[in-house]
Amino acid sequence: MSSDTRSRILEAAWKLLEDGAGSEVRMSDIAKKAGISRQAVYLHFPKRADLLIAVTRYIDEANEVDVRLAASRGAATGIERLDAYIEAWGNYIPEIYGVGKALMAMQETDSEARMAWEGRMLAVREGCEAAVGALARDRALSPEIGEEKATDLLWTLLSVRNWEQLTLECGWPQDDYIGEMKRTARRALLADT
Amino acid sequence: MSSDTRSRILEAAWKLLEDGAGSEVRMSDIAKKAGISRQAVYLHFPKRADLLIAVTRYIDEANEVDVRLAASRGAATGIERLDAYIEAWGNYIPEIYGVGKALMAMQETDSEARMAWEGRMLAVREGCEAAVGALARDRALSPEIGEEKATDLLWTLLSVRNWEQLTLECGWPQDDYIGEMKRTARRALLADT
DNA sequence: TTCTCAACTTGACACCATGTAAAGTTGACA
DNA sequence: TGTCAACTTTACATGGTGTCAAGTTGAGAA
Repeated sequence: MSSDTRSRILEAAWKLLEDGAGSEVRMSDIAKKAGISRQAVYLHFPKRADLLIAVTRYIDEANEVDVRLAASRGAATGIERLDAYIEAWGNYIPEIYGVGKALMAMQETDSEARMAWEGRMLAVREGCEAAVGALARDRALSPEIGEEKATDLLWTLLSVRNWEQLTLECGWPQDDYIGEMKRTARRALLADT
Repeated sequence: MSSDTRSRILEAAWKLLEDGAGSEVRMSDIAKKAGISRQAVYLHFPKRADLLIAVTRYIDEANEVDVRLAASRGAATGIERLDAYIEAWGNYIPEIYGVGKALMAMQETDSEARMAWEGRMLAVREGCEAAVGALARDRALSPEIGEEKATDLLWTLLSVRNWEQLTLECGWPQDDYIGEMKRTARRALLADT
């Protein structure tokens, strides 16, 4: 159970999920890439879902997610906070997209995978909630929409699927995506000035 | 090959997909529900994807999709057209959601399924394009956003996944969904008045 | 030096859904 | 009476996940 092998598996899975986002990544592919037998992978990760979940955590650590998101918490105004959050999360999506897609694909069959992914998405929702809360404190939130609905809407707008559609399917450059999400979120959530 | 049996299969698949949207619907489930053997299903639909695609068409016919969407084409102003389209498509999503989900789940593995679903979604995009075009003709479109980007954005906003998240996950009633989509689309696309 | 144990390998197999194949049944119609 | 199309039954290939059990190997302890 060398932790060296463990991280080789995680690295291998990460890379395969990253560039082969379209094709299915099998346990045997990961084993081959890591240079070990398929069974050895199961010694470290009993189920495929366990491995995928571990990969998300591994990526989180490599990217210092908490540091990234801390920036938005330090914003002065609600609008700045909204922008900072969209930038932080929106630029993080490409990092976890590969694993995310694999994990989303397992959601119907594997309840562990579903709960893990839902948990992560719930954390994103909390970020949205905080940004909306900051807007509300500034009295910048549109009176037409409650905080709860505003949170749901922002959360949906910033979903991984939407990122996928706009960048990968529609071909928007990442910068356009970020800019347009900021603009749309402001338009959708802020009161007329 | 009685067309009676064929429609029994389609009906069975439809119902199972409709209420058992969460659980997997297998060929054997459909056969059992239709009261025939699993093999008989394959006599009518060689692949699972074929059956699912046929179900979408079957639902389309039962709901007279073309009639529904015709309403939006008759709208006087661009804004009315936008509203009408959101209402027509947004209220149709719940009808095809079950099959859609099953078809989406097959996208990675089955290229036929992917093309079929992509084709349908492209038709939705065309509807968005037409609505955006009508706004542009009225000079109502925000100058900050081009027609192409506006179309992409509206299309993404009205995705089945977004409907799923807002209604099923967030618990919004269907009417709230429609209302909020109209409001958000206006805010995101229209010039300030 | 030898023993032992953990980490890994090898090979086999159960499971489950899709899809293929082939032989048998049945009822309507010529 | 005979034929044919629609359907049934049974069996089996495929492909990936996950389990099981018996070997191998190398490093550290006795």
